[in-house]
Amino acid sequence: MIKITLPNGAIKDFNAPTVTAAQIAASIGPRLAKDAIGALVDGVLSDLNAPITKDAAVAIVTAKADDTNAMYLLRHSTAHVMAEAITQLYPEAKLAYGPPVDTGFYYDIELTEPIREEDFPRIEAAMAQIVTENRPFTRYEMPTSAALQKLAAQGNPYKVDNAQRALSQDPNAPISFYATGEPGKNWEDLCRGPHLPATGRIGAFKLASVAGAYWHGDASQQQLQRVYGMAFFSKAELDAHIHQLAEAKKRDHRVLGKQLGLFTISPLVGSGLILWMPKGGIVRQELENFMRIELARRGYNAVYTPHIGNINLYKTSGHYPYYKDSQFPTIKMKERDSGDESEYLLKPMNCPHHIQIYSAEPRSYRDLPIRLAEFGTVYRFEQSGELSGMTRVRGFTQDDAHLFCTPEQVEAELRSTVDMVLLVFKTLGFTDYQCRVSLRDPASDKYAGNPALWDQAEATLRKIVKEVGITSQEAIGEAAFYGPKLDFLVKDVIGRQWQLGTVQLDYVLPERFALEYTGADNTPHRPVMIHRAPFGSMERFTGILIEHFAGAFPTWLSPVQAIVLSISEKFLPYARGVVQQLTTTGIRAELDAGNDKIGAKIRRAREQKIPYLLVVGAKEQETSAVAVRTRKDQDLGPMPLKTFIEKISAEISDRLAEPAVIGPDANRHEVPA
RNA sequence: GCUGCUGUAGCUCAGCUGGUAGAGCACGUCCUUGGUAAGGACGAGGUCAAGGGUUCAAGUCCCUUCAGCAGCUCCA
Repeated sequence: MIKITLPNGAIKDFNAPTVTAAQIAASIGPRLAKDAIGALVDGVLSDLNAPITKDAAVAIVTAKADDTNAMYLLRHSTAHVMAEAITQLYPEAKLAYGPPVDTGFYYDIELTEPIREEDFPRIEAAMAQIVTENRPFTRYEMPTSAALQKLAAQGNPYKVDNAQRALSQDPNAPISFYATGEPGKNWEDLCRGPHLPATGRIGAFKLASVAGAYWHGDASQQQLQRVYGMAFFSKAELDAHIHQLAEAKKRDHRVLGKQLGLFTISPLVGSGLILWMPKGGIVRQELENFMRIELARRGYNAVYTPHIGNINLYKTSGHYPYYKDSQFPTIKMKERDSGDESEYLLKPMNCPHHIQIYSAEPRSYRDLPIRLAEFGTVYRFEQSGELSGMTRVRGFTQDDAHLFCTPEQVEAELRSTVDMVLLVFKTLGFTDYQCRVSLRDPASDKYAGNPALWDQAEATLRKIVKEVGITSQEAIGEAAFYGPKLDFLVKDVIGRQWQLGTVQLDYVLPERFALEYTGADNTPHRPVMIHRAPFGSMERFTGILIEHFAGAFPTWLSPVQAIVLSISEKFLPYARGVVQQLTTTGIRAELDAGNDKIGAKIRRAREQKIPYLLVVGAKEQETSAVAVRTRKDQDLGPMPLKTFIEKISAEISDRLAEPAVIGPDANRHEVPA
C-alpha cells in the first residue's frame, strides 16, 4: 500500500508495491494522463514512469511553457535527440556533456570535422525523424564497475569522467543510462535523467548556433564543439521565442548606437576604443552633470590625474604584477639628461593616482573622510574575443572616487556610497538589477593582505547590505585582489550580465602605500579606503542605458528634446522662432526644414526617438502655439508655446522618467503597442 | 586568446556552378506647399575589408592579416 499526497492535499492509496506517476495521473483523469510528462516526487523531478516505492508527495508535471520543470525535461530530452542525430551523421563524434540551460540546451561534442550552421538542416531533419518515431526514453541502471567498463569500452573519456565525477559525489549511486527506445537496440547515453516519456512529446525545436567550449570550462583542456538549440512544446511558442530574439536585437545598443548617432568605433583608432559622437556626448554629459551635483552634495572633491603613471606606482599598488597580461604594453623611455630608463603604464585604475593626492599632505583625523572624485579614464587590454560594443572595451571612463576614512567612519561612508548607487538606479528606472557581494576565495593566492582584515571587511559589507535592505547573493572568488566589494549587475538584451556600479572596501592599498593620518591621540594611524563608482564606466553604463530605454531616453538625457516640424515651408519663419525660443530656454531643439510632408517628418522624428514633436502650421502660427506629439504616438493637440516650455522644463530639471507635458487628452490617439 | 560564422554604396542587404557590380532606404536637384508613421521625377554614390596567390578572367576559389558577430576562457 502506497500513500500518495497530491498538491491539493488529497491523499490517494495504491494497493501495489510500486506505483508510477503515470498511473497516478491516470487515476486522476484522462486529460491529465495525456498531458503528463514527468513528476515532482517529494520535490524531486522524476521520470513519469519511474517506480515510486514508498509514500510520497507527488505533483504531476505537464507540458507547459511557463513550468521550469516541464521545460527542463523538454530541453534535456531534445539535447539527447540532437546528440543521437549528430552521432548518426558523424559516427566519429564523441559526446561529452549536454545539459538544458535557461534558453534551451546544448551538447558538447568532440569531433575533428567542424559542424557548421549549414549542417543544421540535416541534423534537424534527423532529429525530426527521431521525434516522429516517438520512441520512449527508457532508463536502466548498471552497477558501478560494469558501467565504468562499458563506458571505457566505448572509448569515450568524457563519459567515463562524468560517471567518475558522479561517483565522487555519491559512491553508492547506481549509474543510469537512457535509451531512446529499447536498451541495447536503440541509441543510448549515460545520463542521470530525468526525461520526457517519449521523443514524440518534443513539439518544436531549432538549432541555434555552434561554438567552441572547453571541457570543464578549462582553457588548458581539449576544446569541444558546442551546439546550441532551443526547444518548445509547440511551434507557436518557438516562433514567439524567435520573434522575441529579433525584437531584442532591435534594442541592441550597437544597433541603436549607430542608428541614433551615439557612438562609433574605428579600426583606425583601435578596437575596443569608443568614439562618442555629438549625440552620445550629450547623454554622457548629462549623466556626468547629474553625478557632479550629487558628488558636491555629498562632500566629494573633484581631482584630475593623468592617463599614465610610472610603472613603479603600479608595482607598489600590486596592479602590475597581478594583471600585467591584461594591460597595454608599457611605454619605455630614456631621460634625455641623465640617460636613466623609465617605464610608464597607461593607468588601469585611478586609485594609485588618488592615493598620491592623499599622501601629498599630512592628514589629521579632523580632515577625514577625504573623498576624491574623478571621471578617470583607464585602459585595460582585454582579449580580442571579449570586446563588445560599449559594454566591454579597452579604454573607459570610470565615475570613480576614493574615500579615505578612519575605521570608525567606514560603515557610514559605505552606507552613503550604496545609497548613491541606488539613487542612480532609481533615477534611471533600473529595477531589474542584482547586488553581488563579491568575496575572496580563501583557497586562492591572488588576494593580498591580512586574512583577518579581509574577514572584517567582508563582515562589514554583509552588515551594510542587510541594513540597507537590498537583496543580494554572495559570490566567492569575485573580490578584487585588494578587497571585497558590492557589485551591481544588470543584463543586456541578449541576457549577458554586466557589472555596473561597484563599492569596494580596501585595507590593502593603504598598507602598501603606507598611508597615515594623525589621530586624536597624536599618533599615526592607517586610513581605510573605499573605492566606488555608481555608474561603473560611462561606456558600459551608457550602452546598458541605451538598451534599457531602447534608445528612447528620458527627456533630460535625450540628445534632441524637441523637434519642430512645419506643415509647409510657409511656416518656416515661425518654426525657426519656436526653435529659437526653446534653445534660449536651454532646451535642445531642432528644426526639420525638409521638403517632406508632415507624415514623413513625424515618422523620421519618431525613428530618432525624439521625446516631443512640435507640429506648426497656420493655426499654431496665429495663436503662438505648437501642436504637441510624443514619440509614443500620443497626439496631445495644440498648446501655447509658453505652456509647453514650462512643462518640458520641469520635466527636464526634475529628471522625470515619464513625459510631464501630457494634458487632459493625452491618450486620445494612442495606438496600442 | 580559442572554435565557428561574417565583411559588397552612408544604412539594410541581393549577386546561382568564376565572365570586370544591383535593390530599398538615406543623400542631392527639380516638381509639389501638402495637417499627424514614407508625395513624385531625375541624379550622384563602390580599390566588393586589406594584402598575396590560382586562372585567359576573381566580389565569387585558396592563403595571410584586419575588423565584427555568437559562444568558451578571461575580466582590477
